Amino acid sequence: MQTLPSADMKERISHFKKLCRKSALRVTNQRVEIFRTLAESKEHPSVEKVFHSVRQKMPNISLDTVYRTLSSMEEAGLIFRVGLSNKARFDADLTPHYHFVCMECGEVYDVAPAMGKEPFWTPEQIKEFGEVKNVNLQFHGICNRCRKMANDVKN
Amino acid sequence: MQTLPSADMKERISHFKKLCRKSALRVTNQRVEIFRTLAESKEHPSVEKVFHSVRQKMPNISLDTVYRTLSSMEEAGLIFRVGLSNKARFDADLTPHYHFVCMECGEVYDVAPAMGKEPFWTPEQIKEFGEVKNVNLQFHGICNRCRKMANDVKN
DNA sequence: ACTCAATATAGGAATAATTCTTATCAAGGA
DNA sequence: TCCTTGATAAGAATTATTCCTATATTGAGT
Repeated sequence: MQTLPSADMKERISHFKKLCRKSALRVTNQRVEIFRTLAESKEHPSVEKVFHSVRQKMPNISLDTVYRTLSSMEEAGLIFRVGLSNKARFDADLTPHYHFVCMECGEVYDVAPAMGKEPFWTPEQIKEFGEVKNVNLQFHGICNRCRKMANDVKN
Repeated sequence: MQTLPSADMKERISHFKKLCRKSALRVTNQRVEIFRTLAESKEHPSVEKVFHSVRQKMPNISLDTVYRTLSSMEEAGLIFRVGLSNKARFDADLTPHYHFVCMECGEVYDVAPAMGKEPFWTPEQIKEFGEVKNVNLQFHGICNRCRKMANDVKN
């Protein structure tokens, strides 16, 4: 799994710990490592990928813990769940942005919001349904790589 | 499963058949019934719900066929897949609208687009990633019913 | 720092969701 | 009508996710 420079990683981790306490989530090594893995990755890893990454450092962590942790972190708004149904992927980048999701291979690409435009706007009507915790805007389609492969097969 | 008035259902079915042919999908009874079930429902049914509904009319249809059909119809852009990862729900309404999805119970509510104001802006950059087939804008949160239940438990 | 109640975890079993396999069947073009 | 090819049923297999329970940890209170 590729990693980003760890320049501000300490900062992010300590911020993460603060948010955990705020959400009454205990700060466990497992949670910190799972978050670190996610925060260091730029490829929106799946549960399985996170599990294998974290195992490098914590060989005894269980898959269940990864599932539980990712879910509780999502509920607390510390990370986002993206990707297709049945191919959950996670993102620790909370700054407003979108995702392009390939319907073929499930790959998730970050899409920056257009300059100067609000990335999205929440209609008033929403409040009638409940309390919005996050907004998930995904563009679904076929990524260039898959389209190319489909063409290669045809020709 | 609740149903909508079947006033224009014939129209929708025949349109559906046309689109199938356009997408090189054979017009089978199974596909028509699955689409009809979806089009008649206003509650974004799950795979399982669609399966049980269609079984009323076609007792021998297999679950696999429902899965396959919903997926191929989605790929062809005839229906949308909405809801949370691992709780796929489907929608045959292709007119522009959004969804409020409850993170607790998985319920999906239709959100009408606000007059005059697009809730999101499609970035130019998107084309670099691939061909966009549909846009999925979901507001995730806790619905009133679940929030109420959580409160009742607390008090 | 020490104690303790409440949470969280590991490990594995259980369940649920989804896809695959294969023999048959049916759609639609020739 | 015939025939090719895609679609289906049935159930097995696979994959994803959650549950169970005994043990271990966190963090609040002291």
